[in-house]
Amino acid sequence: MDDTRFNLIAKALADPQRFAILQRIAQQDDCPCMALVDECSITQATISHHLKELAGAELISARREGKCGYFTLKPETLAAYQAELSRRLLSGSEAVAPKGRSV
Amino acid sequence: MDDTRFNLIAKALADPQRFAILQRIAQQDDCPCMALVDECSITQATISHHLKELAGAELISARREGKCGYFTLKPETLAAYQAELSRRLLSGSEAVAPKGRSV
DNA sequence: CATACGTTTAGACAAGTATCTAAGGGAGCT
DNA sequence: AGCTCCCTTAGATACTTGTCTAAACGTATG
Repeated sequence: MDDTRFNLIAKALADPQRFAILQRIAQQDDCPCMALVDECSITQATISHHLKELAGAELISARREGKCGYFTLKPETLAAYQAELSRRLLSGSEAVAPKGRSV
Repeated sequence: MDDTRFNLIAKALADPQRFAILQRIAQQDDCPCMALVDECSITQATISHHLKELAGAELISARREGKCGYFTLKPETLAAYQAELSRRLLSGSEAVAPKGRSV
């Protein structure tokens, strides 16, 4: 995973409101946008902005059906990020386990 | 892990320069401050600032010997962060594995 | 003691971004 | 077609924060 993508994901995870949205989506596949608007204390516009960043980091996928939008966590992106974190920090001076070469 | 601490760690990991410093420290226990100054293209003051944030997030521990400072990664904090990430996002609607109760 | 060296702190500045309001689009309903 | 509903985009604003310079601090050493 290249630095740019790695940092994009890290930043996406680093805002509390945005993470709360992500956490809510993680609880329910195909989570409707309306649910997020109802449960978060920020405006629809801001939520839309955060959703765009989460989608940009590929932490979620978006689906549109009629007027409504639905969002689903992409667990493989999260797993890739965690693997990369370990690869970069926990491989230390000891030889790195080369099984995760670039998820 | 409470939200504040979780977010503190996430933010500490989200800046490229700061992460580069952390990654350098991860490669060498007791990494001297001077090494960071030499290898990074930012001023000593900024490095000191980043080190303070990393230490604040308990991602590193600091040691002082004479004039020089030495820093070491705290892998347990990283592991706790990763466990919390999984707990919050990957436990989904399925019953959460309750073995990691609050690392 | 004075000086030099490594580091930290203070203060300032600029860039990024989270947020809001207001306006724009698209999809369904009447 | 017109209206309403859900969502996105545009533009503005305020706050956060990464960065620098300059000054201060602590520790050795001449």
